[in-house]
Amino acid sequence: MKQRVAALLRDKFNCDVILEKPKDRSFGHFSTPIAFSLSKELRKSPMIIAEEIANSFGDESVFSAVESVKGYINFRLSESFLDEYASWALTHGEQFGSDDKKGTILLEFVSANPTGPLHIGHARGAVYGDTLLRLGRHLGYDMTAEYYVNDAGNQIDLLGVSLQLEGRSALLGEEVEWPEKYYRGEYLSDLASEAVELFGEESLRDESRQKELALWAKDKILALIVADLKAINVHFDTFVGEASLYGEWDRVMAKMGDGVYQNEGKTFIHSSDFGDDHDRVVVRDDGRPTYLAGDIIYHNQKFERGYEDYINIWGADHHGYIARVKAAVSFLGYNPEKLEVQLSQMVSLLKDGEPFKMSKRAGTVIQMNDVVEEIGSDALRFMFASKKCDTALEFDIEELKRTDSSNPIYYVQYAHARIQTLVSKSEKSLDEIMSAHLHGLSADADGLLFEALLLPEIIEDAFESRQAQKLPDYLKALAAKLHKFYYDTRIIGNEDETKLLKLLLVVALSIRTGLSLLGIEAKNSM
RNA sequence: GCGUCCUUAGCUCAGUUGGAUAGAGCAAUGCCCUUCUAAGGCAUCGGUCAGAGGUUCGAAUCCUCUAGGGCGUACCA
Repeated sequence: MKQRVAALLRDKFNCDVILEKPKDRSFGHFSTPIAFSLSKELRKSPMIIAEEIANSFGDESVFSAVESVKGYINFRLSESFLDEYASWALTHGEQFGSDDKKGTILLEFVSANPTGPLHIGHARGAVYGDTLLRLGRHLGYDMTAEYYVNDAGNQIDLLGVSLQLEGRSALLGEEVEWPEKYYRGEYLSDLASEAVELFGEESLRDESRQKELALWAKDKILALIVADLKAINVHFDTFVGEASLYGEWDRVMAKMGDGVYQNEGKTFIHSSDFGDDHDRVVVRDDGRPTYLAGDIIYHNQKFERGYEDYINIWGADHHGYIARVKAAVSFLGYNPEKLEVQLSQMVSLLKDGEPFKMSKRAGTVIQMNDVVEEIGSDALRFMFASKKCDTALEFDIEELKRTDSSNPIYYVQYAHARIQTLVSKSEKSLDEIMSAHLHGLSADADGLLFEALLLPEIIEDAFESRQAQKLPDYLKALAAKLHKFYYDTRIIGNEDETKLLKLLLVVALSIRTGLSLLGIEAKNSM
């Protein structure tokens, strides 16, 4: 809709015209401050320029009015244009707002270590990534969702040790000495008892079997993670394991050429060329690769698969990694600008107003699946999707658990349910409703219709700017308009019943489509 | 120290291609159900957009500095 208006104005003025939302809808549907920027060039007052421009519009069928007010030019869309657009939207159903963008994008997100179930902090990246995925696909991009599994390195060794100790301590009642770092949690005792069944008690005492146990456990834990994600409607297309990559190392290192060098028996990467504080070790003097080495091979493998763009969603604690990985990508002969890293800031928790620290050792980790069980996937997704992800997020655990009306997901769902109820209560047939023409609407009805028709712009903007929170924001605003309209206007029995129902069907469509892009199913009754 | 992200109402947050009077929800106070689901609506209260400069017709938004906070600054992942 906006694109169409913008295109029309571009043809008329031969330049791009900024269209924005008027402060007050009574001014019109769109407005532009173009007269202000032209005033310097033309040496005339903005008011006069705006006046002249407004008067230059004749009988375009798209606009019913073009007016200048205090230097702004306000456009009012014609009823026939809006009606036509509404009908078009309704016949396209949930494809409303879809597009046929081209391009392949590899989106990597979550990638939590397979050493324990997901905790509440992981939910933010998972929800954000999955929302981007749904938005991008709706717009036509060919997107692949990928999970990078860190199934190598110290943490896997640590997992093996932790599993044995947990088993001996909790299951066999032995006194054990805990090392400085270890994992802990209910999932470990569950795994330990399963290990005893499968491998026997002795497997918990045999240090030579730690590795074997760890690898077995990491697969079990990954399955737990996948199940946790499934519970919030997040699905991955591909999983790439770190351990499986190291066979490529020699070839990848050769590919980087001068980007890597040897010093004191270690291999370094020239990451300082890309703004890193100093060059980083990628292979230790004993020949073991560092974590960065795995990431380098992984990104080489990503680029060899030939996507057009790459998006990584990382936690903010990885931001120092951006320069290093981009350096590697460049040394590998690829364009580092193709790799876009979105950071999701930390989530910190409050309990009773006091900062609450999750600690694996103290067993105070708040698991994501516990929260999902309590408040449901929809509320969790909506709440995380509503926050832009470049601000550190703080929330109270008790508040998160509240399921009353203070939770905005119910507000949006209720709006959709109200419309469904009206449609099912009305005697009017769907055909009658669809063939109604939207004209002579009140200002409120017009405002509601226009808001509902904005969905495509919101989707595009939310994805291209990577600001997924714009979608839930929009849905809240649309729901608010609907609730007010519902309160003010009796629909059933109204002389304009079919018209109003058609309008409401557009609203319901936008809510339903928007929610599904958030991985939430709209409810027809509450 | 350096790098980086941030600071908007009592709380949690929206608001960036610079635009008209800075917005929601929660909390607080008061109204509105014999009328399509009150999981709703209306009203009141609440702001030096961290502070100071700058850029210009115009700044929460862009630039500089200052203060405060998160994260990073490992041969851990």
